[in-house]
Amino acid sequence: MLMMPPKLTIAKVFSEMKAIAHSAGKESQKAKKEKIQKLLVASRGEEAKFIVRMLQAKLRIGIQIPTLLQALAYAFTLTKPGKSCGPAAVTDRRHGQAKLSAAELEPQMIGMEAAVKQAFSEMPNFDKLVAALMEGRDGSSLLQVCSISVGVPVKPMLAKPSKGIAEVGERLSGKRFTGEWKYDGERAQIHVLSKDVIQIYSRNSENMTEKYPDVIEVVKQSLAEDVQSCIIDSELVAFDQVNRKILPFQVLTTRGRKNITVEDIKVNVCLFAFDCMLVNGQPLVKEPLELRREKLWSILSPAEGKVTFAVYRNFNEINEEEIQAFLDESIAGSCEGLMLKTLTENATYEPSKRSLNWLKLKKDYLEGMADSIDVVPIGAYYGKGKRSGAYGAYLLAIYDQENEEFQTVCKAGTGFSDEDLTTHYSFFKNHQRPCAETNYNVNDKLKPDVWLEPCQVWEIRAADLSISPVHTSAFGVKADGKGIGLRFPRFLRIRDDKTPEESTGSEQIVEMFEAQASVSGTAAVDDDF
DNA sequence: GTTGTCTGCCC
DNA sequence: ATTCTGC
DNA sequence: GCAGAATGGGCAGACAAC
Repeated sequence: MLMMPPKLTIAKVFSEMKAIAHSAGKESQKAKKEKIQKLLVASRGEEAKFIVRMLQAKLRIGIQIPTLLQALAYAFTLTKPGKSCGPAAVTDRRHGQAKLSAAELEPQMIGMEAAVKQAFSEMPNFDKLVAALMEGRDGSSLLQVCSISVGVPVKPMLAKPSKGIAEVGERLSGKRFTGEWKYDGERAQIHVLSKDVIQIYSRNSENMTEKYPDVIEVVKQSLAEDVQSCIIDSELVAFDQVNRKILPFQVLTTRGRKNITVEDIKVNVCLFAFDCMLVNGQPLVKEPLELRREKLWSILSPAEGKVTFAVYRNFNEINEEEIQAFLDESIAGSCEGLMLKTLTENATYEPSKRSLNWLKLKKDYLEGMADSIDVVPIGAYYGKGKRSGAYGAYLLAIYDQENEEFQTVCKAGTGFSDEDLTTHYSFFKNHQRPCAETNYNVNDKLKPDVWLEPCQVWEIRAADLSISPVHTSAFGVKADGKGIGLRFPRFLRIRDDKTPEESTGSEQIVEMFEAQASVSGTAAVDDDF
């Protein structure tokens, strides 16, 4: 007789998941499959669904880290951990002797939430946060144990996209502010624990130290004598040391990531520093940018082509022409646009996306400055999650007159309102094809769930164009066996005034590719890819 | 040994 | 990364 | 305005398959 496996417990699922995560090497895929199979067989009711979602890291239950932090804050406000009696011993402040009124608890909960979120931003580590809370730390004392410290990556301060210079004006009017070039590289948070121990963390707090031994070396040499410790915020950008030129992001991504030695580095980088969160043990996050920048300049000296500071210009008041001119300069200088930050007022370093006090101004946000492209949807992919039952993304192509074929440039899955998604789905339901048209030039890897008749033109926007291993537009023109694809594509609108044959041509795609500052002027683009 | 596919991480 | 939407 | 959840191009590296 078949026996039902024992009921799953949280501890069991947790340990199995850890085992799956840590399994590596030959036959590891098989081992993982077997473990997952066992979990699914033992699951009952809805358990299987959530096990699968957990494995996909897409729980979709309306709760992510911010909500979890809020819950922690509320829990430790409403109940207090008991003294040395194990985790179950708590004092509930809603009932009994320790009872507080709702009016008394409310502000405490709000204050605690702010403290917990601040603590997690500065020390994003649940082990440490929960340990501090279990010690009975409250809003005021939590930051004493969970505050910015060298060796623990801080959640980097992020920027809010701005729609145009007018919006920038609204946000910054009446305040002194600065504009900085926004470099197209990899965010790097540099932790100097001592002159001999330097670590680099990514935007998502991954340790990249192993990837950048060259940067470690040059930072060591560029630090001022009296610096024992510091945390620097910066961007690492691929850099041509011979021609003193910034190289495209795509070049940076070809750098190796593991077991890197300085001798065999093929892609050199230049560090563009722009902020400093701690110097010699002293946190600076509560200080205004103007002072932090001053500190930064005092602890780091530039090294030609290796270390420098982000180009900036300070403004005492809004001047749209000057901002526009500075933006144009940044584009000409191979940058993505500008970062705009207050200098004195409201100018502290606010880790994480909790507060988006910085603004980013990129050319592709601006009407008229962006690469706007007319494309034809030729395929569609079934949507997932909240897009189940409709298409979640589309395969987009341009028309190549010479070869009389549709060549793909990108997929698009963003920019659609819910209404757009519905409209497109019902429209294309009646324009499906059983297989690709003979004049569709599509890589196998992009094969859509549904082929579409070429019957509509969409205007889309992109930030950049890149050499693509899968997209077929302008195939072979800029690199052998490769086409051109779009970076950050998004749907803008339907172009009812155009026929599919009038979509953007492949020559225009080539022109747009070549017009990019980080590409133009390169002696032989082909060699770079 | 080479090629193909998937994952995880950049943007 | 970008974008949209419910709260 | 925040939080959440859709979705993009493309690379190195790890495994699997041949």
